Amino acid sequence: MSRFIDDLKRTHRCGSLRAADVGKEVVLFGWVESRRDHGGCVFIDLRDREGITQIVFDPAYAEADTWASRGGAPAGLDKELLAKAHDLAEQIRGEWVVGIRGVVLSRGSNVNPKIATGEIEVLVLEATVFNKADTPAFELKDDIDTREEVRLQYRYLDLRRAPLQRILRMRHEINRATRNYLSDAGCLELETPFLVKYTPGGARNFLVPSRLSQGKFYALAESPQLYKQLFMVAGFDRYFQIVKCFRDEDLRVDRQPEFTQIDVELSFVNQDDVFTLMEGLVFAIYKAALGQDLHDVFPDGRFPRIPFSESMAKYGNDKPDLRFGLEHVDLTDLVIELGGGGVPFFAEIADRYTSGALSRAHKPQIVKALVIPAAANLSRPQLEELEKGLRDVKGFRGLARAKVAEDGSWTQSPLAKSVTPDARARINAAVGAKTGDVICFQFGLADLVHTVMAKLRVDVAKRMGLIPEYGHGGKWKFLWVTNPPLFEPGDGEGTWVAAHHAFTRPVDEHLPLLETDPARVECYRYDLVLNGFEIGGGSIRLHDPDVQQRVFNVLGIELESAREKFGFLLDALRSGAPPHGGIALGMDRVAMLLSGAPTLRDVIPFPKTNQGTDQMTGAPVTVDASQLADLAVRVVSAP
RNA sequence: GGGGUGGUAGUUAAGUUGGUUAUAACGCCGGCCUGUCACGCCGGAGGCCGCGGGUUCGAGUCCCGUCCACCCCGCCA
Repeated sequence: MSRFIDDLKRTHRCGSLRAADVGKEVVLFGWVESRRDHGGCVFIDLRDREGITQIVFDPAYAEADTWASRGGAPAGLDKELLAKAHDLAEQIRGEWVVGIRGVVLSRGSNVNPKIATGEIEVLVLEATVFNKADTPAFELKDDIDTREEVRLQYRYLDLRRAPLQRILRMRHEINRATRNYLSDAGCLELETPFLVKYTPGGARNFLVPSRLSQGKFYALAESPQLYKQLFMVAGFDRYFQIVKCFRDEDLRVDRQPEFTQIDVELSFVNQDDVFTLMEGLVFAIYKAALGQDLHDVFPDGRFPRIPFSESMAKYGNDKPDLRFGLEHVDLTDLVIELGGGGVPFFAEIADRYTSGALSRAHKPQIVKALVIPAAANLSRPQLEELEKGLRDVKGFRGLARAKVAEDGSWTQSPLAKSVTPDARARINAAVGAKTGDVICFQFGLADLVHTVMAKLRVDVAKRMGLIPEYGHGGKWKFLWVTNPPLFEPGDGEGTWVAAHHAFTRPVDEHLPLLETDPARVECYRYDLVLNGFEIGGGSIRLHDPDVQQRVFNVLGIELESAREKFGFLLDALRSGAPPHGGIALGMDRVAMLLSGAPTLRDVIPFPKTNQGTDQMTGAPVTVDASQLADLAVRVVSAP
């Protein structure tokens, strides 16, 4: 072994040799991808992170005659070493780590077009086994069908596979492009603590018991939010960090308990300034990670922007997938005007508004429709299948449908009998329904209607083949969703809580509404959305103490606790805080979407399962009583 | 916290109305093979059917519980 490591040294990686290298003596190190033994000569595909090279062990090449057609035997030929190498080749098995010295030979017309090095092979003159390997728990092929449970248990094997190697390499490129771009943009990469003070509200924190202050706890930072604002107060002007964040919430296909953000904060900026900087960053990332110029998709270098309210109205959520249409139509006003149009369910809602029980300004209950075009050609069982998919939305009670006949009448519908012809015609016109279309209705509490219809929209698109089950499908639909409400109703009547956090700056024109109609106060907050995923979000912060006070007045009882929780920030903001704002990109999600990976787990080297466990190490684990005693912590329920 | 899907050889799957010895492919082991590249041919080993109860003459199959993984809702500023 030492001869290979100390003397020979690796000359090439397994993906680099080409026809031009024929005749060179090379040294390759790698893992045995596969072995094909023909008794006499043995072929091995040798793999490293750069690719695969076929190496050949052939005893015939011990004889000078065999070299005649290759221009004579090479200087490095030693019959004994070659024979030894062939003996080794008989023993070598998959995933063994080997080193070889050999000569690059042309494969003539016998090329393998599937690999980049397919024009050549390396005839082995000398070989060594660095290490044997247990038979892997699963076959390390590119298109794997092994259960994820098993792959996660042997993550170091799974990571040997080319698809995952490609993704982690792409992450590296994203990181590098980010550092270059943001550094060039004048941002300083500054670090913030992970062990921070626990603050209630927002995401649940992981807690870390303190040994030195027994009975007290740190929290793991859910984001560097407060600290990056303090950097602005301190005059660093522009900051970024590629930083781990920790949130103890339930997991999803696009959520992990620890994840990475590209975190940015800027002084003396407005919303547009943040957008411009980030658009440039995303363009740079695409160039670096995919080699793609996003100007092909967004020629002016900008992403479209829509207000939060419009996003909710048209798509039912704040992260719409714009790769397809299927927009929602809000029928609430029409239904009110029609007095329900003969449909009892609609009439109930209309009455509540006409009687003044519900406020037309705020619309707590709504009626929405979505048209499945006739072209979708969905059968009745397929439509029922779609409805079934909505059942996991809590509170979902059913989806009213109506198939539009040639004369505009409705069939296959519980509403067909009761709806008045006039109302039917008005609704058909409002939703733009044509013959054969299926109109889906949802009505009731606004949140539920939005959730159901948002899911329906995506389900229909997948069913129609407008978007793939996962992956980008070659489309990159970015947009900014801007200016959501600053407050949302609290538990008590007439109380308000901050929709995001209490330090977001209200939209200037809405400042007078703070005292009169808080529900309608929008704020300078924004999300960056790609193909239906929120990949980033941020806000312009509230740095003006007077407005800050008025916001706290609306929040009422939250004021005291805000002082207790964020007193240091409030003090800081009064100490000479520049106007500032920022954003954080979910870098794992960006990597997932760019790579087309089906889950976040595929773009994180060592991810957790849905239960937050590590299948490989078994974490989290119980600990000794003595360790708990050091921390003054006691486990109450049996583990 | 709620809903859904799944767990059978190392891996992926099949397994009928409950019925003799639980199948297959790939992988693995042995033998043969000098141009394979999904090498080929011959032979072989390999099973707590997730775990624990129950029903039954008899359970991979039916019932109850439980664990694990995945997907969704709540939650995630």
